[in-house]
Amino acid sequence: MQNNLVIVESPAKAKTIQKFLGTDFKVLSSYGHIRDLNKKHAGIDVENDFTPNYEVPADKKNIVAELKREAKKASIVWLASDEDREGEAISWHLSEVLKLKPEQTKRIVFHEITKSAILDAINNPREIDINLVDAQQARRILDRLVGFELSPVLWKKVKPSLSAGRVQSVAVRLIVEREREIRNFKPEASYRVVAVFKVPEENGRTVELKAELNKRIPTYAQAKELLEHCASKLFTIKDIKKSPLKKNPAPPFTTSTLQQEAARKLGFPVARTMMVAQKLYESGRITYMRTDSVNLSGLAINASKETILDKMGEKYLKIRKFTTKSKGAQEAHEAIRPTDMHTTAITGSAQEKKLYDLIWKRTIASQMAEAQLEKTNVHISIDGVDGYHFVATGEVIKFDGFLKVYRESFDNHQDEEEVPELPTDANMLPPMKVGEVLPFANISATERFTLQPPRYTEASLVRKLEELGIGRPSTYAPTISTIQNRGYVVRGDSEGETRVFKRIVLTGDGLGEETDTESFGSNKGRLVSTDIGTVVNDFLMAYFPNVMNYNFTADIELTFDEIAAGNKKWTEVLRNFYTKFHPNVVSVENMKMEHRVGERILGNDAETGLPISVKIGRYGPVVQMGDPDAEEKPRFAQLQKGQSIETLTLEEAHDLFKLPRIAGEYEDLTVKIGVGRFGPYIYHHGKYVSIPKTEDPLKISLDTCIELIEAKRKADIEKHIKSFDEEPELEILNGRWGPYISYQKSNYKIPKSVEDPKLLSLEECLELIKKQEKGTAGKRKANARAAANKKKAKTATKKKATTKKAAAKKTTTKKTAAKKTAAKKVVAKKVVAKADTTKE
DNA sequence: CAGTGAGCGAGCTTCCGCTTGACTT
Repeated sequence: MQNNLVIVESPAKAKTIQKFLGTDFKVLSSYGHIRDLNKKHAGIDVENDFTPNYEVPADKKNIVAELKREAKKASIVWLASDEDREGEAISWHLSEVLKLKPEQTKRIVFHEITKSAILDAINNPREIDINLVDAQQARRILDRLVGFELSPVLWKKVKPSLSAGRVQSVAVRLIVEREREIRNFKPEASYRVVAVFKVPEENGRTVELKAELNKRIPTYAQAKELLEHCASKLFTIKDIKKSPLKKNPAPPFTTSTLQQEAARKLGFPVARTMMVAQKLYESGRITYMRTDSVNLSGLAINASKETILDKMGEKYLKIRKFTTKSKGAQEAHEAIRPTDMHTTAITGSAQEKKLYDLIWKRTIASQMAEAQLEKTNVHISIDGVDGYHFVATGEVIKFDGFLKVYRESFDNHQDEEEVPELPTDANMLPPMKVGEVLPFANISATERFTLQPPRYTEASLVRKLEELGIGRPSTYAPTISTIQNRGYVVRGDSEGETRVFKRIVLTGDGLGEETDTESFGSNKGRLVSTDIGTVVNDFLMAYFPNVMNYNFTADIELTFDEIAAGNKKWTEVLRNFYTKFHPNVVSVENMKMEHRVGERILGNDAETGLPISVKIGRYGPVVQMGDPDAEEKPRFAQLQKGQSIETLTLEEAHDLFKLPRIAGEYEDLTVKIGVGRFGPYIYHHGKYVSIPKTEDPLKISLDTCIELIEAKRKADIEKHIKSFDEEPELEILNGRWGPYISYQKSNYKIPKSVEDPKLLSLEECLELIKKQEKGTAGKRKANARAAANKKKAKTATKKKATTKKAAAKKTTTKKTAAKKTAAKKVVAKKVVAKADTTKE
């Protein structure tokens, strides 16, 4: 019996393939890349032809060890990673690390996970394509060089811990530039004229017909004049034009289009879409969710065909092949589709069901007939008035086709009124004849403002990045997290402003006028650049325009393609880039700057005459009053929410120094108002109370402060459910997620089975704590690794910081083997808290 | 959760793309 080892990238895939291949083959997964550049600058020997120094990261050691063991036992190792640049490199790294001999190694690829495709692949093995591997090495090393040389420049010139990179910096640029466009946008008003006509029907009733004037009217006076004219005019149907209209279904989902549609239709953030999709993939419901291909396998097309014939009939069927048009697509996988089209609904969580349904519909629709519509345009003239006429439009579905199951959504322009995407009954026009004269019910002219450019949502940013060929399906969601974690971009939470608009209405009784209000400029849930993002972007744009160029990635991809084709040497490509890039970095690093990057001098303070400036401080945007060289030290104040370095005025800056201030006394103790890391607060009797957004900390009265203090006290009492005299450190509290136990600074869940937490005894509480401690014990090892991330420890309370830092440090030195990984902020914080309690 | 920030200074931060876990007080 032959001993075969097959290595794929994903464990879920390994499981499926194992079933096809039987016991002669053992199928294992590499879990993606198994090697990466060393974290230190030694990761690349620039002097020596960019020789990369690869190492197996700590969290891959176990997997590599297992693969080594199995490879030793196997007579043939089949490297079956994906058929793209990264996949080829994974195979190469595997063959290097596992020390595979050429005669025992075979490289295979398949595009769909079916028995026949896999057997076919096994029958057609090839060798590793070293040119493709070199293209990947060039990509990897270039990204490292850019990221690890630019970031330190930012630490030095702007603020520590910032980052720059080929993908993220361009993503930030898109958002910064959009925000500037919005800031410079001046809305222009014009009047939109809509008439409601009365169309008589045969039964004697009348039906209303809405029609819009062919042009907008620029001014109020002109709009009024036109309406006055209309009062005495006749309206005649001049023309009725019917034209057929076809609509085609959208192609099957890729990562990017799935993220967009799930955001629009289900309201999912891109990270959630990916999590739910991963679940569906692992349970075998859908194909791989990180793909840029719109291709469907023959199997999927066949199953779709059967389903359509079975459920809807032959006239709904139309087999289609879609081709990718996105830049830089590598198409190592299929489109995202259900593994079995016959399964129309699944069991699982509500989110899983919804996402599956969306994928199923999109896939089936892609193999369905086009929809046939009829569009009607009615031209209604105003007798005796030239240049103006009314237009009524209607759309009727003649044959629904794919619309029977799926309608693609489109981003509505922000602030725009909802436009129905497709015909509804309201779009049906009543029967009419050319030459018919129509009376009107009313004609109105409504003031409308031009709309500012829309801010990006997570999903629309992904679409833009994909369009520019920047980033990959596996990185869209992480990139969006990164730029938010660095503080370059935030999700907006402002409702926007309101404005008044006018409306003139003509009815049978004559001309009337009214005003109304509308809100505009909301940025809720949309991506907004911060001061830090703006300053970093402007800095990079000024000194590293090449890397910031929207075409940088696309251009460099072309040279990677050249490497893959064997026409260029990867070291040459890197040298070409680096000999220009590196000196640029060095010169910017050594550049003497008169002011801090992004600093704005506002002028001199009216009261003190001291100079005032705004800039990025160590903790974010800050105003400074005074000269650091002067005898008297400068004063600092943090900018408030909604203020920005770019727009802050001298007066606003001056006001910021009015805090902290004493508002008065309450219960014989001073009431102080200040502004901290988390916004404005009231300090009284050793306690802090947040000041809500609706109050201005500069103007808030003592009475309001007292109200807030009392409200906080009441909330604190309600928060407290129970405590025990014997154990003052243990409390039952009411939190955001319901009641929980707080004990020695750690929190513990109360299971849902407990009906009334008030009735819990001390023993029961300790029991619950013990149970949960046990559960976390196993995770400590992983946590210790994250503890190496000391920087986050610093953000802990100042008072506790010193002891905590020491504790965290101890953990790291003890477990030196577990080197720091890119631990997430949340994880790191938690670990620090635990380091105190978990002494081993 | 909280009021910091130009005396010293060591050592830290950081990239993009492959993959999955562990995690919600």
